[in-house]
Amino acid sequence: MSTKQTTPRRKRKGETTKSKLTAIAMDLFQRKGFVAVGLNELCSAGDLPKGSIYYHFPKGKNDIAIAVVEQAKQEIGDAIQQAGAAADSKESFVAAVVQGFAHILVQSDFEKGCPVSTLALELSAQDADIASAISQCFDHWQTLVTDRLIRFGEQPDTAEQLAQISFCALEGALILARTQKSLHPLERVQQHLIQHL
Amino acid sequence: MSTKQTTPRRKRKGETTKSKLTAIAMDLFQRKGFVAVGLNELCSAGDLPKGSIYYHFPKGKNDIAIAVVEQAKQEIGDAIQQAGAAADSKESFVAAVVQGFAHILVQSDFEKGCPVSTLALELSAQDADIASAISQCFDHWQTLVTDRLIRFGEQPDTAEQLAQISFCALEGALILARTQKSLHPLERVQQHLIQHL
DNA sequence: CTTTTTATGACGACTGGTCTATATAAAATG
DNA sequence: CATTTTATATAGACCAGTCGTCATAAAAAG
Repeated sequence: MSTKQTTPRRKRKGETTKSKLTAIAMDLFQRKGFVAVGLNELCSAGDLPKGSIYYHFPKGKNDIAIAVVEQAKQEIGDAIQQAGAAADSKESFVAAVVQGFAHILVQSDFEKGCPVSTLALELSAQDADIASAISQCFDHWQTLVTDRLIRFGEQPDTAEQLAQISFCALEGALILARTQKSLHPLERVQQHLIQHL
Repeated sequence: MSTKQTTPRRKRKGETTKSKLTAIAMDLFQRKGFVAVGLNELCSAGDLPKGSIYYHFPKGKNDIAIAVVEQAKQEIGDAIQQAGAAADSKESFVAAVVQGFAHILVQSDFEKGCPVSTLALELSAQDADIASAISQCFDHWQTLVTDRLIRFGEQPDTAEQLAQISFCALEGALILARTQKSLHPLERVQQHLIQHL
């Protein structure tokens, strides 16, 4: 009894505030890092009361990081798949993915890069749950790229290798691009990858 | 008279405590990030009193970051040159550099990676002085690699491109390696670089 | 109206970086 | 050797800000 058949929609508002919170957290973590962003700042940035954080994330700040990682896994995963579906060759596929990140850089005046790498460096060694979430996120992205490369005719094992190299080069380029506020590293990586695909 | 000819050695002890502080800071920043390491932790890790920090670094915590970056620029720069001098080919040169970082990873149980990348992500957008120091550091390393590649017979412009790609791939591989606690990404990058040198 | 779910903001215990005032050691001077 | 002047080092107070908790308010349900 007391089946909740009529209340599958009760979480509507809760979900939106929760996802609003993770969206804001993702933005701020990207710009300033995880530790540097306080809960106060997070709340005031979204006009949310401070107490509500601990309603949506009972386990505290680290839970927010995990939510951000999973959100980023989803969003960027979707972007990769979209780029793959729209591309007509390995080369244009890789170019589209790289350009996606270039867009993030320019749009944020080089304050934002990969939404996960900062969390990775700050928290990988501190919190095993977060480390696991990040690892799965990176794996997911690489798998998506690998699969798409295979569909473009690449050998499975070389496709996996290429995906790994592309990931590493892109992450590194994002760091470099942010410090020198220039798209040059991204362009160079894109060129190299296309050349050696 | 009263010439200070006899006092060029007065700074001896001061220099050692200062460099001790930067060494400890580099270690802790690598593992936990810049913001996560408090000055208290920094002092107690080196058995130094808290107050002494502001004698050696009057401008505060950010000054420590700059000192760390410059120290890393020097140390890793030296390591690159040493690897270049000992190598007998482009391939063995690159392999030696990559293996140097692999050593850092293993030695620290995958808690430490590049001493500068964390600072780059946390502080590039916050402090222009630090951003400049980091940019110069990265440039320095890449220039050293470029020059060595040229000395191994590479064309100047392709040498520069290769150095940039190598840097990006290595930085990315270090992030990935830390999250999955595995040398695999480094090995893959090393293999790829040697293959496409 | 009563009960349960959802949401909130004031509060506390604590740590953060910074600074000023003081102590110690070294050099210079007489 | 004694004294003054400088360089080096230390201790602790300070306030702003941290995260997390909890007693309560609003909304929904019964």
